[in-house]
Amino acid sequence: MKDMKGQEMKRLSLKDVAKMAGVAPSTVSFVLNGKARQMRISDELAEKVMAVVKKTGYQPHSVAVNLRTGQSKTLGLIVESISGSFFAALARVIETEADRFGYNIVYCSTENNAQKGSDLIRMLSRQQVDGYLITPAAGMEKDIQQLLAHKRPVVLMDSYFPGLAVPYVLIDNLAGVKQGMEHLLDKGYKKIGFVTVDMELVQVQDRLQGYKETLRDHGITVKNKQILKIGYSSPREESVRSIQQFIKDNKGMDAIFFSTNYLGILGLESIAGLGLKIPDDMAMICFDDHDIFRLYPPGITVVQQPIEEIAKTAMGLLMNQLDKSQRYTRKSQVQVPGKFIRRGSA
Amino acid sequence: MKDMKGQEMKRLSLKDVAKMAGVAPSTVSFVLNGKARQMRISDELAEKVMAVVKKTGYQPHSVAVNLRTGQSKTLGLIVESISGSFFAALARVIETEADRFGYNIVYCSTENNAQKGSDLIRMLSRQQVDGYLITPAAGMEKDIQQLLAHKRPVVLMDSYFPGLAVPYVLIDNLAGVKQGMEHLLDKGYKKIGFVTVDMELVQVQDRLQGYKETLRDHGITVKNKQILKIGYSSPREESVRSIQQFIKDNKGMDAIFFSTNYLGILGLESIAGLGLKIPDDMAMICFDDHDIFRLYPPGITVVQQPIEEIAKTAMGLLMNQLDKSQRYTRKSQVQVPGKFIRRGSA
DNA sequence: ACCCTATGCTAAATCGATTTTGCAAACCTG
DNA sequence: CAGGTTTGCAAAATCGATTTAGCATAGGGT
Repeated sequence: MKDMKGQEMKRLSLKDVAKMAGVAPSTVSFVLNGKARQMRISDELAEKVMAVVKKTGYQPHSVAVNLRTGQSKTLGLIVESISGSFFAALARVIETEADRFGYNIVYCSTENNAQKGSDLIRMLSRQQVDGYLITPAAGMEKDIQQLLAHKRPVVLMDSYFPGLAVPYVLIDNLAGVKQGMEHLLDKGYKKIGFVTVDMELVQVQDRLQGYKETLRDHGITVKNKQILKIGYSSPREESVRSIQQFIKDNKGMDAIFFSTNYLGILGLESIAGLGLKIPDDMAMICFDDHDIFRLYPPGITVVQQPIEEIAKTAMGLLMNQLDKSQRYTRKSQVQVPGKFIRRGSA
Repeated sequence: MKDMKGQEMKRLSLKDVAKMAGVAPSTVSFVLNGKARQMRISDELAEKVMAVVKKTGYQPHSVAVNLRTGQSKTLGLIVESISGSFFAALARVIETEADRFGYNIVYCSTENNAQKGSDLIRMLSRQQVDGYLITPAAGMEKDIQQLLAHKRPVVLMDSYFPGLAVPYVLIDNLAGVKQGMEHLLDKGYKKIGFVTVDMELVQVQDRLQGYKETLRDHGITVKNKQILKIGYSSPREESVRSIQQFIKDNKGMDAIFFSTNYLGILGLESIAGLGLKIPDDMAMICFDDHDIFRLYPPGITVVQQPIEEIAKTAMGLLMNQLDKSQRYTRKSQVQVPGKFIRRGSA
C-alpha cells in the first residue's frame, strides 16, 4: 500500500530527491550511478541518499539521461516484413537478448522497399538509437554505407553486401542448399527444378549458386528452363499460376527446391492445385522452415535456419561495437550452418 | 552530391543554424514550428531561416524536443506473443497507422505472463511513451487500472476487463462463435465438441459462452465432457495427446469447434495423428484464421478476425485520447463483427 | 512633443539529468 | 604552525530544444 505511489504521482525529479535528502543534486547522481566512492561521498551520506531513493521509488527520467549522455539504450531493428515468420521469430529472440543487456528495441519493417528502409534508418537516427540490427533489402547498400561512414554500430542479418566491411550473421546458404540437393540426388531424383525470388541480394544468389554447383558436381547440366524466378511483390494468384506453368513446362521434373518458405507455401498451393501428390508425383524441399511445413501432409523437408543462434550472435556483435572497451573483435562476419530436417516430402 | 552531408556530420544544433542565419535560436524554433506569424517574425526573415535549414538539412534533436515538450511521439504496443500470427498482423497494421500520425512504436510481448506485462508497462512509462496499446494477459488488471489512475492514454485490444472503464476494441466473440456453431448445426452435425484454452480472459469466456448458448438455443444439453480446456503453456505433445484422448472419450463426436488458431493447429495434428479424415470423420471450425488453414487440405473453415479494422479502430481511440482538443468520444468500447469463411472442413 | 501600443526580434528560463569545476575543512609534513 | 594535499561535498555548466518574458524601435493619436 505504501510503496504504491511513487510510481508516477507527479514525477519526482532528482532535484526533489536531493532536497529531501538535504544534499546537492550532483551527490544524488553520483550515488545512483555508482560513482560515490570515486567522488569521495561518505558511505554514511550515500546510504542516506539511497534510503530516500528507495522510499520514494525514484526512477531517473530516461529522456533527460539520454539527452545528457547521448545514450538512448535503444536499438533499431529493421526487418523485411514484420509478419513474416522468420523475422517474427528473429525479433522475438532479439527482444529478449536486448533486454538482458538493458536495451530496448524499436522494431520496424521495410516491406522489402529500399526507400522505406532508407526512411526508417533516418527516422531511427533521429530517434538517437545506439545501434542498428538490419535485414537489408536490395538497394539499401548506400544507407548501410552511410551508417558505417558515421561510425554507427550496425549488424546485418540474413543478408549482406559483398563490398562492404560490415559485420553480419547469416545462415550458410550455399552449404544449406547443397545439403538439400545432395539429399534429393541421393534419393534418386533426376530432374530437379529450382524456384527462387527475383532479387539481387546475396543470400538469394548464394542459394541459386548452391543449386547450380551441386548439379555440376554431379555432372548434370544446369538448364535455365528448370529455374523459375518470381517477383517479390507479384500477387499470390499470379505466382501460383507461374509455378504451375513451370511444372507443366518441365515434363518429367520429379522434385523442386524452393528457395524461401514463402515460395514453398506457394508451391504447396500450386502442386495441390494441379492435383499432384507429394512426394510421389513431385518431391520438394524448402529453404527456411515454417509451421505449415511440419503439419502439411506428408510434412515438408526443409533446411531450417538456426534463428536463435543468428539472433544471439548478431546481438553479440552489436554489443561488441557498443562496448567502449573496444576489445578486438576476432571475426565479425559469421555464417552459421543450417539444419537439415527430413520430413515426408523428399 | 551536395545535400549528402548535413545528415549527421557532427549533428548540427538549432543554435548552429541560428548562428549561420544570424538570428537568435528562439527565432529558428518559432519558424520551424510554424509559429512565425504568431510570434511576428517577418516573412523575409522566416524565409532566410528556412533557407539555411534546407541547405544544412538540419533535423531537430528529438530527444531534446521530447525532454522539453514532454511528448515522446512514441507509443507502447504490448502483445501477447510477438511471433503469434494474429499479433504480428496486428502489429503490422498498427505500425503503419502510427506512422501516419507521426508516432513511433515500441513493440514488446508479455508471452502471456502478467509479471512480464507489468514490468513492460513500467519500462514503457520510464521511457515516456505517450500512450499504450495492449492486448492484456490475465492478471494485468491492476496494471491497467494504474495507468488509468494516472490518466495515461490506453486502449486494449483482443480482450478487456469487465470492471474497468477503459477503451477497447475486439471482435464480437459471442456472435462469431454462434455463427460458426449455427453453421455446424445447419449442416447436420449432432455432437459438437469445444476445445478452448484454460484462461480467465473475457474473450475466452465469451467464446465458450457462444458455444453453450447456441446449443441451448437448439435445445441441446451442454455436456462438460464435450468441452476440453487446455493449459496455455502446456507443451505441444501433451496438448496433442489430450486432444486425441478427448476425441476418443467422446465417441460419436462429429465436429469440433476450436477456440483459437493455436488450438486449431494442434487439432489438425491430433486428428491427422489418429488417422481421421476432415471433414468426413471429423468436421472442424476454428476461431481466428491462420495461413495454414487456407492451405491444409481440405481447407479449414474459420471465423476470421478483422485485424485491420481492429488495429485502425484502436489507433483511432488512442489518438482521440492523445488529442488535446478532447472532443467528446462517442463510444470507446467497440466490438467488431468477425468474418465467417467457409472452407472444406465444415 | 508626449504617451501608448504594435511590431520584430532577442535574452533568459526551463525540461531533468550528468559532469566538471570550485571551495571549505581536515589532515599531513617538515 | 605555515603551506600543501586530501577529503567531502556543492555550485555551475552542459546536453538541445521550447517558451515566456523583455526590450528596442516604429507608428498613431491628441
